[in-house]
Amino acid sequence: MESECRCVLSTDSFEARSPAVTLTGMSDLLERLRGRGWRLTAQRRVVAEVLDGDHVHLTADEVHARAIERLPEISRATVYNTLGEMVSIGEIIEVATDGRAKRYDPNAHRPHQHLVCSGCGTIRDVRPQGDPLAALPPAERFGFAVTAAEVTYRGLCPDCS
Amino acid sequence: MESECRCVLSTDSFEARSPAVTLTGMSDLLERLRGRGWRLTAQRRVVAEVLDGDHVHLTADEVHARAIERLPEISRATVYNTLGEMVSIGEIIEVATDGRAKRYDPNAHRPHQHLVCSGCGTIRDVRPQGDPLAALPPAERFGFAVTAAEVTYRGLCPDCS
DNA sequence: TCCTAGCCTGGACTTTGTCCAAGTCAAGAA
DNA sequence: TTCTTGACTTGGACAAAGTCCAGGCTAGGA
Ligand SMILES: [Mn+2]
Ligand SMILES: [Mn+2]
Ligand SMILES: [Zn+2]
Ligand SMILES: [Zn+2]
Repeated sequence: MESECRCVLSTDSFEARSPAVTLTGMSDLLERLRGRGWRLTAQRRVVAEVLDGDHVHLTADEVHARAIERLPEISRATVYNTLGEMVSIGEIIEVATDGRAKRYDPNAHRPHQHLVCSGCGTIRDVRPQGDPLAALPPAERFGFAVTAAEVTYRGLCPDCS
Repeated sequence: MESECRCVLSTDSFEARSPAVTLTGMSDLLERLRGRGWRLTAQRRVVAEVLDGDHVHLTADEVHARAIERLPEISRATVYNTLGEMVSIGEIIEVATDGRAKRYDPNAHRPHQHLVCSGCGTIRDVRPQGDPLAALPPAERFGFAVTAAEVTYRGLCPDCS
C-alpha cells in the first residue's frame, strides 16, 4: 500500500540561484508555498516535499515518519502545525474517507472526488462528470443553502479483486 | 459546537400507516432486532430505543449519555459493543461526516445520503436523484470494481444562515 | 429451577490530535 | 556581516475516541 519515494532531492545544490534553473524533482507544493510570506524553515520544506505528488493522501503520522528520514529531529507537533497551516491557506486539503486518521492531499487546486479500495485502502483522485450538487432536488434541501458535495466511491482495486 | 435541532419536521404523514398494527411508540429499530437470535438484554434494548427515529445520527458517547438516563449502570464498553454488533448485522450504519467521532444511524434500510450544516453540524437524510455511481466514467475508475458512492452535501441550515 | 454460553463491566491501553512554556532561528534592519 | 525579534519548533502533558480484557452476571433453553 505504501510506495517509497526514492527521489534524491539534494538540498546541497543551492536553491534559487537563478529563475532559469528549475531543478529536477522540485516540489510543486513547495513552489506554491513560496511568495506567500511564509517563513521557510527546514521543517516546513521537508513536510511540503514529503507530501508532494499525485494521488497522495498521507496521514499526519505517515508524513511524520517520512519527514524523520530526512530531518530526524522534526517533531510530531510541528508536522501537525504545518499541515494545519497549509490546510488553512488552501494549499492542501483534508480527506476523511474512513473513521480513522485524517489524510492530507496536496491536490488542492483541481476539485476532485475520491475512489477508495475497500480491500487495501488505496485512494485515487477521480473526476466525476457533471455537478454533484445538481442531483439534490430543492425538495430535498430542507431549506439549506447547499454549497458543496463530497463523494467517496468505494470498490475493489485491481490488486484486491 | 453541537446545537439542538429545533426543526419540527413532521414525519407524521409520510410513512404508510398501512400494515395495520404499528404499535404505539414501540421502537422500530428494536422491532427489527427481534427474531434475529439476539439475546435481548436491558442494555441492548436501551441502546436500540435511544437510537430510534428519523434523521438520528448520534455519536457513541451521545448514545451512552442518553442510555445512562434510563439505565444508569450501562457501561461505555457495552454501548460500543452493541453499536458495533448492530452495524455488523446491518441494522444501523456508521456515518463519518467529519474527522471527529463516528455517528450511528438507524435508517439502514433505505439508501440515502447526508446533508450537513457547516454551522451547527445538524445532519439530514437526503435522497438525491439518479445513481451517484453513474457520474463516474469508466476511464476514471482505474480498473476498480466500484460498488458504492457516499455523498456528503454541505451548506448552511435555515437557523445558521 | 438450574446451567452456561454469551453478555456486561471497569479499567488499562492505544491512536489520533491539541496545547503549552521554553528554547531556537529565518529574515529583515543596520 | 551581525543583530534583533517575532514567529517557529520542541517534548511532554493532556484530551477525545475507541479497543481490549479478565472476571462477574444473566437470559433463556433444558
Ligand atoms: Mn485527493
Ligand atoms: Mn442518515
Ligand atoms: Zn486494493
Ligand atoms: Zn445549522
